[in-house]
Amino acid sequence: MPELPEVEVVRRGLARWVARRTVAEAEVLHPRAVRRHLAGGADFASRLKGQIIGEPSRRGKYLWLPLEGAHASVLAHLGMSGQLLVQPHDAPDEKHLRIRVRFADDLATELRFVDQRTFGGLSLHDTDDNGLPDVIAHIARDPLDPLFDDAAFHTALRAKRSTIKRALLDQSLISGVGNIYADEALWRAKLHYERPTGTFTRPRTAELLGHVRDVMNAALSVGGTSFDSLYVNVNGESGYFERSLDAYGREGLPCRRCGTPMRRRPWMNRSSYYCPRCQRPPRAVPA
DNA sequence: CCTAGAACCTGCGAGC
DNA sequence: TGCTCGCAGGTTCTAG
Repeated sequence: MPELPEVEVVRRGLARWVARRTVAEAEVLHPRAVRRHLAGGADFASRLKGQIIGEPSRRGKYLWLPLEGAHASVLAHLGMSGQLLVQPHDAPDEKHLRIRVRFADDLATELRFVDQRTFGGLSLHDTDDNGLPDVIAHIARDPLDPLFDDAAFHTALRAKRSTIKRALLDQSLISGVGNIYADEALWRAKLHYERPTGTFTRPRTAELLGHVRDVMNAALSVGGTSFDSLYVNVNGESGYFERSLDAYGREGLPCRRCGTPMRRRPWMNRSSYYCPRCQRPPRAVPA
């Protein structure tokens, strides 16, 4: 469940079902799922054994489980298709089960990392004084973080020689935004995805950030966006924000604001959805 | 240094 | 029915 609201839904589930439990055993079933753990799957499993899980944290699309008293954390990224599920011991293994974590208690549930496309994974890393895993130091704060610096974002945005959607997806500028919420926020702000970042005024940036936050909070309040069973919370349940999407996936459907048929354009090996009337392309950029 | 584009994977649905 | 193609919510590497 790739973008910020979906990852936050997972974080909350882990806080409820996994925090404060002691790891009995970890089992790595696919090496690609721990490829960011450079010491390998056996090292990952042995270092996790016996550790007590702390309160889960998140920045953007990354989430991590601190190991109590260890200055280290289990870092998780779901990639395109990763799931963290809390399942009963006796539930049959999922087809794409990659990592299993058993606990030393009698709750009869285990944590499973399931990932069809294996772009995601788990890894163990040292944490800095703020509890942040060292390998994500380059990831910017996300727009729901109280310490996100709007003014600094505006300055960095203006300094870019790029276009607005690329900038929104740049996790070192602002984290947590992916293809869905970028299109949704741009639609709300009536901005074309190829508007040059250099054209943004301070009020324009503020307005866009407001829409990014609004759409993420709205998605969060209904459990995130799920088109299918790939995007679920730790209990395997889907969110309901799909029905509230105004842009993403609406090619040919009337714009909810002006009725003009929405368009889809190939963009960066994926798609951008927009209203050709509400979101006018910048000059010299073909519609 | 920066930016744009391709690569990394598996599975699904559409079209032939 | 079965094949091929295009597409999928992300990150990272390479080429320019």
